[in-house]
Amino acid sequence: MSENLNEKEKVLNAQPENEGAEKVSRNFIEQIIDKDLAEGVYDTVHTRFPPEPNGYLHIGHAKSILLNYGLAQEYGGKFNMRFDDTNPTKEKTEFVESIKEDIKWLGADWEDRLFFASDYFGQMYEGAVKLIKKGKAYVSDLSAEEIREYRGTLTEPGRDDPSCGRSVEENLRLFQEMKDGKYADGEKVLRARIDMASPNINMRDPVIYRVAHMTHHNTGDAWCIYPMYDFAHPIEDAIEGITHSICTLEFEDHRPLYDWVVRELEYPHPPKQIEFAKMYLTNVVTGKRYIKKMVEEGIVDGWDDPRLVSIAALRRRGFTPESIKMFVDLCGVSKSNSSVDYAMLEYCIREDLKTKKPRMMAVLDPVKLIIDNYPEGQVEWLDAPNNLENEALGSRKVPFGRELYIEREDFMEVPPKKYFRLFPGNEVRLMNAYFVTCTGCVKDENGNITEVHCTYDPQTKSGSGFNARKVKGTIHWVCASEMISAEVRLYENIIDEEKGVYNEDGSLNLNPNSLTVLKNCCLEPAFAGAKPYDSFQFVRQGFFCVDAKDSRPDKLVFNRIVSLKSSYSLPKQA
RNA sequence: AGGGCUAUCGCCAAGCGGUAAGGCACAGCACUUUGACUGCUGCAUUCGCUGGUUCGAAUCCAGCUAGCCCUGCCA
Repeated sequence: MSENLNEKEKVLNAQPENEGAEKVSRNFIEQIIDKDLAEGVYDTVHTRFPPEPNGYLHIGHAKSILLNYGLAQEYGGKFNMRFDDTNPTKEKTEFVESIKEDIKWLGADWEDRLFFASDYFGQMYEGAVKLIKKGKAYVSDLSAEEIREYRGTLTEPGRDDPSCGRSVEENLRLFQEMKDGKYADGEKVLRARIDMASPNINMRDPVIYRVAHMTHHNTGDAWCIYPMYDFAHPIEDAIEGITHSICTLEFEDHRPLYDWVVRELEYPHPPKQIEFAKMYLTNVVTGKRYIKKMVEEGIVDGWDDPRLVSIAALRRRGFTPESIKMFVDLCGVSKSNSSVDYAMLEYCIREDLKTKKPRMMAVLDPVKLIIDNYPEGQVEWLDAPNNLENEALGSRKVPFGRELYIEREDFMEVPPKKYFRLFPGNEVRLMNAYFVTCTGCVKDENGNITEVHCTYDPQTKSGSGFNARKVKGTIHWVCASEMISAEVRLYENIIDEEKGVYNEDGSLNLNPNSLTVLKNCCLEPAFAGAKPYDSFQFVRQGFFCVDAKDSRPDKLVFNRIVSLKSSYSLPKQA
C-alpha cells in the first residue's frame, strides 16, 4: 500500500520538521523541558514517582507514574521509584509491596533505582543543622494550637514565634535534644525562619521537623524526629539528581518553600518543581474513606473489586497496562482541573483487546433452540476463525448439534420493527454454522418461553461459499450437549453521575445495578482451561476476563471488562 | 485590600498576534458470518464576560465573573 503514496504525500513525509515526533503537539511539561534542555538549565531528564506508602494506587496515580516514566523514556533520561515515607504514623510495608507490584505491572521500570526518603534521614538532619547554623531555623516551644494561632489567617499576617530569637547555639543544643529523645511528641518542633507576614501561609515559618516516638517501617526506632514533607521532598529530589519534580496542583503554593529549601541548602543542581492537574474519572469512586466504607459494608468485595479503579481492581477486571497507557496519553496533561469521561477508558480497552483476543461464543442468558430437522444425537465439529482481524490467532473447532442454546434476547414471538433475529418465519445465520428458519416456540404454564424451534438448511454451512441468499441477522449459540457452564459477572459504573454523585446526607448515590451475577452461562468448549487474567471477546457481547480471585478450573468465573458498542437496543417491553 | 492557579465543542485537549488541530461521545450513510470492527460524512463564524491595543486578537493589555487550592507538628 505504500505504492499508493502519491508524490505530494512522499514530499510531505520527507519533511524534516516533526522528525521523530509522532505527536503533533507537546504538553506544557514537555515544553518546559525542551526549553530547559535548549538553554542548558539541565543536560538530562530525571524524574521520579514518590508515593507515600499509605494506601493502594489508583488510576489517578497511574497517570502520574506513566507521565514521569514516559518523560524519562522520551528524553533518554532516568526514572526513580521513591517511597516518601517521612511520617511513620501513616505508613505500612504492606503498601510498599502493593505499590511496587502495581507500578511493575504498569510497566514503569525504575531499574535499580528504588529509594526511600527514610534512607536520607541523616542527610535531612544535617540539612536542618545547616539551616540552624545559618540562622534560618529555630526550635519552637509552642504547642500545635499556639502555632496555629500565631500563624494568622488567610487575611491577617502571622506573629513572630516567641522562640524565634534563640541563639544558634541554643537551637543547636535543643535540636540535638529533640533528636536524642529528650522531648515528648509535640513538645518541640523545628521551624524554618522565613516570613510570618507572607501572604503565602506556607512561608510563615513552616514546621520542618517534629517529634514522633514511633517505630518507622523502614528505620525502626533509629529516629524519634521526622522531617516534614516540605522540607524533606526537595532534599530527596536534590540528592537523587532529579531535574523535574512533577507533582499535582495543590502543591503550587509550596513551590516557593521548595525553592527556598533547595537554595538555603545550596544544592549545585537544584531540581525544579512542576505542577499538573490531577485526573478525575467520571462515574467512579477513588476516595479512600468511601472505599473503606464500601468494603466494610460488603458493598464491594475488597480494594480490588472489579468495579473500583484501583490498579489492582483494573487488573482484576481485565484492563491491560497498554490500555491504561493509551488512556493517560489520550487524556493529555494540563493545569486545568478536569474529569475525563469513563467512555474514554472503555474505548481504550476495546481498542487494545479487539485484535489481540480470540472471539468466541458464550450465551449469557440461555434459552434452548431445537433444530427439528437436524439428526438426533449427531454432533459435528465446525471450523471457526478466532479473530477475523488477526489471522495469527488461528481457528478452533466448535461443536454443533440438534439442541443449542441461544441468547433469550435473540428470539421474540412478536418482534418490533427492524428486529433482525429469530421470530417465527425469519431466517438468521448461526455464526460459524448454518442458516436456520424459526418455526415457533414452546412455553410453560406461566407463558415463559422454554424452547425455540427452527429448521436448518444444510447447504448454508459456514465456509461453504453459499451465497444464494443473504440474511440480515447473525446470532451466536452454544451446543447444548458440549457446552461448559460458567458464572459471568456484569458490571456497570458504581456511580451514575447523571443521577447525582451524592445523596442529601453526603453519602454516595450508588448504582444498585453495578453488579449482575449470571450463574448459568453456556460457553463453547474451547473455553476449557481458561486461566486467571485470560481474556476473550464474547461475540456480540463484549470483552471478558477470567476472575483471578474466584474462578476455578471446574467452575470458571468471568468479569465483563467492557461491553461492545451497540447502535441497537431492544425496545422496552411493557 | 490575603495568596496561588484555571477558564477553547457534551468530555478531554492543541493553539503561544495571521483568521479555531486531534481524540472520546454523539448522529447519519456504506460495508458486514459480531446491530461489533472498518470506511465516509456531520458536529465551536467562535475561544468565561466587557472594554482596549492592532491592518488583524483564543492569543497582548485592563477590568470583571466563575471554579479549584492554601490557615496539619499529613503528603
